[in-house]
Amino acid sequence: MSISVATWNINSVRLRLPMVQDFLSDHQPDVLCLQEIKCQNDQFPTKAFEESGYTYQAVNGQKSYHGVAIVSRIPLEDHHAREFCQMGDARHISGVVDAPSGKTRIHNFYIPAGGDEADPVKNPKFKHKLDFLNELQDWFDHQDFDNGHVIVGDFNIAPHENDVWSHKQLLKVVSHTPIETEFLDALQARRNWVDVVRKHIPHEEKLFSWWSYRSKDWSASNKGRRLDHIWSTPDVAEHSTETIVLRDARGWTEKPSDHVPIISRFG
DNA sequence: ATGGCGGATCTTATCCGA
Repeated sequence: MSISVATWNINSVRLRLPMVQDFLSDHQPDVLCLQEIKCQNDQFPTKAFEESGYTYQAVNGQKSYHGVAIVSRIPLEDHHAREFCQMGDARHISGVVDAPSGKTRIHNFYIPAGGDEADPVKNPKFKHKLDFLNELQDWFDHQDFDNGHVIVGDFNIAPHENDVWSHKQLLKVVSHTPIETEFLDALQARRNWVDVVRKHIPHEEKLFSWWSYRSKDWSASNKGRRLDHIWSTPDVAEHSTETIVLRDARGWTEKPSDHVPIISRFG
């Protein structure tokens, strides 16, 4: 009995509901973690997901911005949303599923983007991003994250050279600055988080999950970044059998999300 | 040129994302 977990920054779940339903119907992930749902809890399309068979839901929304949700067709228990940086932002939701490795908590994150300038003194948004990462590190240090956890979401950091279209040209661009990429690597290393995307798609291969809306032809220019991630604790990663990044989704319909879904299978 | 766009809401303007 295997399970599959998907993550997708949908950039408005209400606007792109039909696209998400098609995705669920075509790919049948057991669990789908959505970021940037951009709606309040009572505006979330609960019924539509129920009708698609995703009857287990955990939603942490807010007005206009951010917001995360998990919809699942397998039981999802013990929901919990953690607040970071006392900002009142909806950037995390988690729930527990039965996985081949046993009871496993799936965490869905939307890490702050960080604004334009990579300077925490001049740019409060970049400071917020670093504060968020620090708080995340403290949490990982003080809680039992040794086994039984999966973390997914839009981390807004493309950590390695082949996670961006040009390492050199992006070194000063927020999402790929050394302060961010080194922080993410350190965060990953001190808890032995396994990147179950790169476990199956080698670091030597360029891999992106986001392409800017501003590019005239996203596919031809292919100036993407790998901002979306799936990590797990080592016990869960032992069961990781496959991960796919649905690049084609960037071209689905006239109005796609600027991010594409990633699906990982365990067991 | 990746920021020549696209989302929600305070809607014909503004804030935000990356």
